[in-house]
Amino acid sequence: MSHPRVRLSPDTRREQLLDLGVSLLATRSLDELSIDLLAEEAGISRGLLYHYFRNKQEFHRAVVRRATDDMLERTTPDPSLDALTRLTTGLAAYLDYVESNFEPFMSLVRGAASGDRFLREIYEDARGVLTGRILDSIGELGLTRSAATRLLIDGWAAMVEETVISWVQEPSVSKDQLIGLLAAALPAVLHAAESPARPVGA
Amino acid sequence: MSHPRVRLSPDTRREQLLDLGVSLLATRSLDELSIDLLAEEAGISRGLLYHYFRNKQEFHRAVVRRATDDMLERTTPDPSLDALTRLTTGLAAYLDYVESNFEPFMSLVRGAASGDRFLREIYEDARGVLTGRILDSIGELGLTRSAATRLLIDGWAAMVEETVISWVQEPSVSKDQLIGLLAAALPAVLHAAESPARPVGA
DNA sequence: CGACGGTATTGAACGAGGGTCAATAGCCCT
DNA sequence: AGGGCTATTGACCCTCGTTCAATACCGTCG
Repeated sequence: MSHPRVRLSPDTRREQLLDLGVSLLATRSLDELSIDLLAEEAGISRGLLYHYFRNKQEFHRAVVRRATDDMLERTTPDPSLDALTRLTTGLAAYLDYVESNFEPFMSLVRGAASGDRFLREIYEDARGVLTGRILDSIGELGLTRSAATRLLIDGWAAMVEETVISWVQEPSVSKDQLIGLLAAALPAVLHAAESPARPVGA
Repeated sequence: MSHPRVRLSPDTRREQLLDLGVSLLATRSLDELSIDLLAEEAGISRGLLYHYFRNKQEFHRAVVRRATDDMLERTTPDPSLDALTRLTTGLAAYLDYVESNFEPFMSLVRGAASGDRFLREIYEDARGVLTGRILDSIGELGLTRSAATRLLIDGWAAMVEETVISWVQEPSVSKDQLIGLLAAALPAVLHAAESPARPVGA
C-alpha cells in the first residue's frame, strides 16, 4: 500500500498537485478536499504538500485560481469578431464550460462565497475579466456609459451566473434560447438605467 | 473565569444560543463560528451545545435559518399596496436589511454557496419566497409569463443580490436611484425574453 | 421549609485532520 | 561509482468537533 519514494522536480510536482486538485473537485467540494485525500491520491506523504504550499488554504487558492484561469482561457472571445458575436459566442463558451465542468465550477462559486477573503478575490478577479470584456464592447454595442454602468454589468454577470447554473440543472428552454435571452438582457438592463428612477414611497 | 452553573429551561437556552449565534455573525463568518467560541460567549460548556443541536452543522443551519426568517419577515410587503409599490418598498426594505446586517447577510449568501446542501436549501427557500412575491405580482405589473419567466426572475434576484452587495460596499449612485434601477430592470429583463432569440454563430 | 428527583449541565477523553521538523534517500553531476 | 543537494518522509503536536458518564441546579412535594 505504501509507494516507493519518487523524486520529481519542484515544477513537475507542483503541477501534478494542482492538476490533481482540480480534477478531484469533479467529485468533491472544496472543503472535502483534505490534505489526507490529496496526499493519498498523489501517492505522497502529507508533509510534502507543505513544501509546495504554505498551508491548506493556500493550496485551495492555487487550485481554484488554476480552475478559473482555465475557464477564462476557454471563454476568451476571438477579437476579430464584432462585439455582438463576441458576446453570444462568449456566452456559449461560458455555458459549455459550466456544463462540462459543473462541479469544479460550483467550487469556484462556492469558494467565492466562503469566508476566505482571497478566494473571494480570485472569484471577483475572474468576474472582473468577464465584465471587463463587456465593458470594452459597450460602445460597439451601441450602449452608453453612466455612473451605474459598472454596477449593472456586474449585476448582469450575477444574473448570467445564476441563470446558467439553474439552467444546467433543469433546462427549461433550449441552449440557443438561453443565450439569446441573456444577450438581450444586457442592453435591456443598461437601458433601464437611462429611464428616470422612480422615487420610492413615503 | 469559570461561570457558576446556571440551569435554564430548554426553550430559553435554545433561544439564547440561536440569538447569540446570529449576533456573533456580525463580526465573524460562519466557519469562524466555532463551538469553543459559542460556548465561551454563552458561558456554557461545549458539551451542552450537543443537547440542543445534533452537531455543528445543524447548529449552523439553525442559526442561518433564523437569520433568513428574520430577513424575510422584515421585507414582507404590505399586501394592501399596489404591485409596483410593493416591489419598490420591498426592494427598499431589502436594501435596508442588507445595509444594517451586512455581515450576517453575507454569512447567509456565503453559506448558501458552501458545500452544505442544507444551507443551500435554506438560501434557495429564502430566495424562493422573494421571487415568489414577484411571480405573484406579475400580472398586476402588466407582464406576461413564458417558459423562461421563472428562470429570469431568479436571474433578476441574483442581480439584485449582487448589485446590492456591491452598492453597500461602494455606493456609486443614490439609494433611490439604485431602487429605481433594479425595479426598472425587472420588466426590462422579462421583456427581453419576448423578443426572438438570436441564433448563435456557426 | 427542607429533601428529593428529574434533567440541564459539565468536563474529561477520544478521533480526525491540519501543521512542523529533523532525519532520510533519490537523482544528477562529476 | 560516489557524493552532495534537496525532495521527501513519517512521527509528533495541536486544535476542534464530538461523546458520555458523572454532577448539581431548581421546581415540586411532603
